[in-house]
Amino acid sequence: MATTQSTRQPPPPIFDQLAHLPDPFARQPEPVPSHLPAAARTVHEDDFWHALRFLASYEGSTATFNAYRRELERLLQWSWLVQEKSIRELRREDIEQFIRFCQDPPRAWIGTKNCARYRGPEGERKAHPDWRPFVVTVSKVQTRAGKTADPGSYASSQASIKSLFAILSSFFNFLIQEEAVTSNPVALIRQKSKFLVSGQRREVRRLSNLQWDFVLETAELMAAEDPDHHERTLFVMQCLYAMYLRISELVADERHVPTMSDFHRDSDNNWWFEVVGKGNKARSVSVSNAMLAALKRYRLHLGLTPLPVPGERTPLVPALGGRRPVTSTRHIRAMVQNCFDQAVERMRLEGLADESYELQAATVHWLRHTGISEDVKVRPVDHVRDDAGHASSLTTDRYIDAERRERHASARNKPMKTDS
DNA sequence: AGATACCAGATCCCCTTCAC
DNA sequence: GTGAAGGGGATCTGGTATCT
Repeated sequence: MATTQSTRQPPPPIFDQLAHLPDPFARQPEPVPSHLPAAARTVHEDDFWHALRFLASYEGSTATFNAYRRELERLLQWSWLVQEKSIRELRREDIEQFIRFCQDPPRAWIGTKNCARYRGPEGERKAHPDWRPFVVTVSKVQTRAGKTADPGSYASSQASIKSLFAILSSFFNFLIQEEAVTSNPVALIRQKSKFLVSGQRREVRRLSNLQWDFVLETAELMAAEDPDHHERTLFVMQCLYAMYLRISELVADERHVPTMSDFHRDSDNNWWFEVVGKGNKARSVSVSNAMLAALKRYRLHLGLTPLPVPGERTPLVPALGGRRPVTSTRHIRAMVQNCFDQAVERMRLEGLADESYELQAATVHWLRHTGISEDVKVRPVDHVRDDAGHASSLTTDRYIDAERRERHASARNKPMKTDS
C-alpha cells in the first residue's frame, strides 16, 4: 500500500514527471488545446490535461487561479500516490477520504514556510526542496510572541474545507462537461456533510470605538512628529475609515491608477470620490466634511492647492518624495500596521491592556468594517450600501445585525434597580 | 543593506443561486 | 422574501528573488 511509504516521505513533485507537458504553474499559462491531444498516453497525462484545461479557464483572476491550482495539485498527488487511482475513478467514498486526508495530512506533506513551487533557471523546472502541498501558519499575534511554525500543529480551518468542497465540485462539474466522468462525487456528499458546521455566523471584525479613537489620535501624533513620512499615513487611515475603501482601491495597478482628481465636485457643490473596486466595478463614494478636511490637510502638506482640480494627475497616494503612485498593497499595509503598533503601545501605557491586546489582531480591512458599522447606526442602509460598493443590502445588513448584537450585549446585564 | 516586486497559501468577503 | 449554500475573487501574511 502506498500510504505507509508516502506518509514518511515528502510526495515527489508529480508534475515534474510530466516535464514534457506545459507548466501548470506558469503565471501566464500556455494556450491549452480544446481537446485531449493524442500525446496523452498515460492515465497521469490524461488527468493532467483535464486539470490543466480546467485551470486555464481561470487565467483571468490570479487569486482564483492560484487557489484552484493548489487544491488540484493536492488532489492529483493524493489520487495518484495514496489512492493509486485516476481522478476519473474517484467515487464518493474516495472524496470523503480525501477530505479527511486534507483535514489531517501526514507530517511529511506539511511545510513550515511558503516557498516557490519551482526554482532554478528559466525553463528548467526543478521542484523546490522545501515545498510541500500543505503549509502550517502562525498568526500575526503569535509570531510577534516568538512562536514558530510546527508541522504537528497543522489544523485545517472550516473555511479551508468549505473552499475545498467548492473547488472540487467545480472541477468535477467541469469533468462532466468534458465527458470524462458521468457524475460529480463531491455533490453526493454535500447534503449530509459531516465535515462542515452549518449556521456559523462570524462576528464582524472591527475596531471598538475606543480603539479607533486611539488609532486616529496616534496617526495624528505621528503626522505631527514626522510629517514627511506620516502625513501620508494619516491620510490613508482616514480614507480607509471614512470612505470604507478596500486596500486595493488605494494603490495603482493595471486596472486603475487612483489620482487626486478622482475627488470631484458636482453641480450641487458636493464632493465625491470615484473608485474602481473589486470585480472592476466603478462607484462613487460621498465625501464627508471631515474627509474633505483630511484631504485638504494632506494636499497642503504636499504643496498642492487645497482641493484637486479636474484633470490633475497627482497620485492619490504618492511614493515618498516621488511623483509615482504606490503600487503595492503591502506598502499600504505596512503603513497601517505601523500605526496600529504604536497605538497598541500607547494604549498599554495608559493601562488599557485588554483593548490593546485585541488591537494586535486588527488588519487593514477592519477599518472598512469599522467605518461601515459605525455609519449604519446613523445613515440609511441604502446610502451606506452604495458608498461601500455592496451589490445588495443583505451584505450591508450584516453590519446592522452586528450592531444589534453589540447593543444587546451591553444591555444584557444592566440591573433592574439602581442600588447605591 | 534596505527597498521592493513577486510568489504562495490560508483566510475572509460577498455576490448569485437555490430551497423553503 | 428570507436565509443559507455555492462559488468566485479578494485580502492577509510571510517568504524569496531582484534591484539599487
